[in-house]
Amino acid sequence: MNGDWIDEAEAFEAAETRPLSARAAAARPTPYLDGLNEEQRAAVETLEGPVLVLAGAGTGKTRALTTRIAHLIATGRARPNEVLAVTFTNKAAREMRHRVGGLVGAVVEGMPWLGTFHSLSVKILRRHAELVGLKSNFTILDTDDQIRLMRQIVQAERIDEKRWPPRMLASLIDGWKNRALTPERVPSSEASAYAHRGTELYAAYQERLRTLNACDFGDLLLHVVGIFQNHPDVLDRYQSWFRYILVDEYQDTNVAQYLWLRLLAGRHRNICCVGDDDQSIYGWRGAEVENILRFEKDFPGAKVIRLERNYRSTPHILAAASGVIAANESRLGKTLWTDVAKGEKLRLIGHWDGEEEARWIGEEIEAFTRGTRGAEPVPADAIAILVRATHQMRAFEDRFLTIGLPYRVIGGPRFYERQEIRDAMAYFRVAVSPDDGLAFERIVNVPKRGLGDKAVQEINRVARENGISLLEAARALAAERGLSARACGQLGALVADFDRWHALAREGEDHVGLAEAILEESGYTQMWQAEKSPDAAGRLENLKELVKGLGEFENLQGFLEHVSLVMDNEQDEGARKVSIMTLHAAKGLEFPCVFLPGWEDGLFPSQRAMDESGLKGLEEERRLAYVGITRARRFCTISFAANRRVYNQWQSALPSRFIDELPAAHVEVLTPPGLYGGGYGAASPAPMSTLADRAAEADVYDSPGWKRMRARAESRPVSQPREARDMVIDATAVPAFAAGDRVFHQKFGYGVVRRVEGDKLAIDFEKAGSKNIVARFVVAADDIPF
DNA sequence: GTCTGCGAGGTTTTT
DNA sequence: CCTCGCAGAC
Repeated sequence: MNGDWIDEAEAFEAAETRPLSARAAAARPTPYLDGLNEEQRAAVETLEGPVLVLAGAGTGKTRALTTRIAHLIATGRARPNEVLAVTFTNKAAREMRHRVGGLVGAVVEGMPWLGTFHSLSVKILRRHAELVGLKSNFTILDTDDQIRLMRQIVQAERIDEKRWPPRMLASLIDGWKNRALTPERVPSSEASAYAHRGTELYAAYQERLRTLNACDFGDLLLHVVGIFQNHPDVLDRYQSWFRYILVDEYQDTNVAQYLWLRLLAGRHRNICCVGDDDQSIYGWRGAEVENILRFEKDFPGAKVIRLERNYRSTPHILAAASGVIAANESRLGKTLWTDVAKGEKLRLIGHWDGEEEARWIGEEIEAFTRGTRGAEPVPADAIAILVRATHQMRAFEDRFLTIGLPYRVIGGPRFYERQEIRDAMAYFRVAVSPDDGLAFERIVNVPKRGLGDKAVQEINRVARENGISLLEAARALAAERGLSARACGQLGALVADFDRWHALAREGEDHVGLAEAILEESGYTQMWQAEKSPDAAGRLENLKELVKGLGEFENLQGFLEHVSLVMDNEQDEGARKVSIMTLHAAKGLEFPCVFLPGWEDGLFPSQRAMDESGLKGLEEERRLAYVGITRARRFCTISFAANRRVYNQWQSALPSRFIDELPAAHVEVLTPPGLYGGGYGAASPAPMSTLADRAAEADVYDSPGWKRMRARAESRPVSQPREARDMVIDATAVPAFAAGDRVFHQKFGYGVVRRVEGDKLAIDFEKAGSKNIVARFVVAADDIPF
């Protein structure tokens, strides 16, 4: 998306008046339809009118979608540039383009309207920017810029930053934008109850954006919706142009996106939305599951097609996932099925603490890759560990580093969100558009030039009072000696540098060379070279990477847009490594072998989700569980730990309530290692190191106390999974403890059982206070094995 | 204007 | 425990 919109706009004008000659050439062979099942075929061939495709996990959704596009083009119902295909992520857009290309050949080169909501919005907005008071070369702000801008406003309004953190206000505004609420439209109840003068600040923020000629991510959509609503002539042209609209991951759309789609589909009404209400996991970011639940109301006469045949997972895995998701109330309901062989049950295991969980999973992974588990070796890149929260990753990284297991963390800070990249980008931004005040402010004192808060405030004041850009204000201040001599000298030099770089950029100087020169001459590279911290080298490496990436673009301008909207960090895809990522990041992916650690109440489901959103939050967490399980093709292992170090304090937790929802018939409960001695031999072949460890501890496991405890544990196994609908507590699950029993816990010491609930005990510890503990993690006080 | 010490807070994050 | 942001000290 490097400034080519003008050409496309012209093509748009020209093409519109041409007859649809391609349409005459219908009735070509349709080899791409071969191999689709009946429902997929319906999803592909039901072309006219609104269609909702409810596609469960692993049911060939992307295939149906891409084939549908191919079909539209091949049958001549639409030219490639008359099809609007929308995704959420760049990755999904790329993949779709790639796969459609594979089906219909090079024609997709001419599919300019396949992209993310945001990138398509930019394309539209650049053409009509003046209608919302922007110039077509507006810049796009990311979250960081947004917050900094908000901070400026908060300061200008003399609002207490402690009570109204800019961060919070920015996310409040984000939320309003997600719901397509402009400042005037925010319900007064929210505006005042939530944030002191909320809408007022929102309006001020929008005003600032306009003067900066900038948009935040939310604006991209909202401005387009606004243009469509206020300029029927513009809307009319787009409506007529897009004969067919396709939307991926419809369950993740927010109100703004919904309006965007509904407006565009208003004429032809050929809109096909694909999604899965059970996989809606972005509610906290403004996604409205209701959009998919209401589809038939919004688009009367809609056809609903269900894809329920799963091509990914074994029956045990599907049944377990279905059992969990069945506990949700607000869902459209699907029944996934498959006819592949049964495969292995899910495995469930409880651990003493998070470290042991990581150790055990590490050993399991080695067993899988070596082929001692399952029939043949599973390559490391076929294995994934999916966690609820990023902080869970550390235990695995630590462990894998010590045993030398290659892994990669997916997600984490994006390339362009890193400090050094953002700084470099800010330099480029000012060089290209000297008016970019936010960028200028970011780097005016990076590296340190002795231009601190005071200087920056002064520049801002001059800029505001004279209605000029920050760079011009800086120029004036330096010339008029409006600051200390030292500051004036530095500022003058910086302004002169930018003048020079700007001139070079305009002259079309080789932009890669220019970028290098900017980083060099500004002293930015030098700054990191001088820095001794361990990550400085990595940062320099990233800068090199950035400059290298520039080479693929025609000019800096094009690159800047790419980075702000599209760039993501794809890394060594080829390498054989275990993946560690969040459940959110795993959506849309699949792995032969999946580990789901940390299934403890409070962590997963997350306490915060439940506190903030109640039942709705819990249901979203449950969908997350569903997403997690359905990533697995053949092996899925769920685990929990009784104790976890959180901020270096020991906390105990109960197994996740989702574990109780796993249908018992599809789950194999493993005996945890370490606890009862010998558990290992039964559960999995232990690597040498572990056997050695065990041997060293052998005498402990031989004590009478352990033997007694072990015998009791076997009659009352780990947190018994039950049938989801079986609400009665299984008699065998009743623990051997009673209220009043004196018990011992390895971490918390002695205590007295206060209450017994199934296999969970409420215990008052002498030192550690009261805790909820699973019965098998404590021993009767007289059974202590030493 | 930059450095140090103290207190608060510490989910998920497509664009 | 570790990181960030701020207030006060240089």
